[in-house]
Amino acid sequence: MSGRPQFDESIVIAAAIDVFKQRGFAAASISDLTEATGLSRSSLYQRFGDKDGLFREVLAAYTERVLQRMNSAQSGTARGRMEATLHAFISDGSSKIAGCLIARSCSEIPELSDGGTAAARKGASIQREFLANIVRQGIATGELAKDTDVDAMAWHYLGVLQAVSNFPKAGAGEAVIKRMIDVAMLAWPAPATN
Amino acid sequence: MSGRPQFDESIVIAAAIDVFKQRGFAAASISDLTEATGLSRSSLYQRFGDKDGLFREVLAAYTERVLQRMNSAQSGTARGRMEATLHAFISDGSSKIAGCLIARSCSEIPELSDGGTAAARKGASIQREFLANIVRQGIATGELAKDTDVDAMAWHYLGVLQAVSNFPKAGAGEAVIKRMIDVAMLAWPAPATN
DNA sequence: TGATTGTTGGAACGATCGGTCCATGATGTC
DNA sequence: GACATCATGGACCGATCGTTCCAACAATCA
Repeated sequence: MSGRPQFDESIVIAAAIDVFKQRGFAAASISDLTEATGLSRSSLYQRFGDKDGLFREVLAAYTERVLQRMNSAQSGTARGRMEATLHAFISDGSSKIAGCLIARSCSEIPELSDGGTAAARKGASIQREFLANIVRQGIATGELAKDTDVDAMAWHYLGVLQAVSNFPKAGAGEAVIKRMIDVAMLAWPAPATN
Repeated sequence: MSGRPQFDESIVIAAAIDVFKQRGFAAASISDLTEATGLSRSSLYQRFGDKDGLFREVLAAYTERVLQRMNSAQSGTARGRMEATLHAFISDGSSKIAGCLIARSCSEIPELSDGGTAAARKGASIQREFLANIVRQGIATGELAKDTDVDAMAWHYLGVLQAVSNFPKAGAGEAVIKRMIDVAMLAWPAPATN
């Protein structure tokens, strides 16, 4: 109630991420969002314009955050990096809400505005490009054959990444998800006998 | 408007499948459903109880339908069957709505009722069991090693299957999806030199 | 201190939500 | 042909949706 904003924007975004992750865009109500973020309706609309604007900012922030998490596993062989990246999406098992907001948003695309659709596609595209770069590194270091299909490889591991995120909701435990990653890594030629 | 129902139930279900596939459970309104199915509100509530009841029946019918589609590729090697099963989920490119309703529902689980959640999980479980059976066949015929991790393999290919269904929404063309399947099949040891 | 600035809480808007209800009217049975 | 049956169309319900608006208020600057 004063001349300057009374909220920490990054905390607001973080809270909104959780709401959208759990409820999706369509089902997340303004009340849910004000309650979770602590913002009043006025402040929310003042700052973000409307629900769609908030969603777009949330999605962009989430994408950035996810990219940082993926970047945290940068050392080692390309194969090791890919494996570590996938492991980074195993849900903590703790109170965290399962699922990847980008994946969820992509499946919700028919419901989204043009801006929301673009943000979702961009998020998926950034994830995919990150995975593609790991594959390219593998080719550069000789871990992978030069004619490796980078795009197809990236799409495949994006699918696995989304599966890692979402399967806990379908009832998969952490153990079987780790073994699933092992299976997925079979599609990456073994490093040994080259 | 007379003593007996005036609608073809399978057509109603088919229309409702499309609505839920496109909008998801939460965002699909009763108006959407009556409009798409041709049923009046009264008939819809009379026959299915409520929106949740309709959703559960739709999900069950969809699961059955998907299982039939998967069953259509039964001959050949286990590896060939797996490959054909994945190909069966490539969207027609035609007017059909992309995405697998089961996958979509699983990502929406936090929003669903207990019954809806159970139906979604059951659908995913049936798909997974189908894939697991292909893997088991592969083990039985000697295509796969006896210590192959059946569960992990099934989860992996379920992830790929969902990716095949959903990635068109994220902007993937049919060609790259086919190549993605090729990559995924690298996780299935080549049949040749055994 | 007085005027200005700009955020804030909360009331209120029309629209739409899922769900209920009843009068209507065609059908099948006697 | 009179009756009972039952799906049907459409009006209607309270609740909630996204959004707008305004009075109240603290902070800043003169």
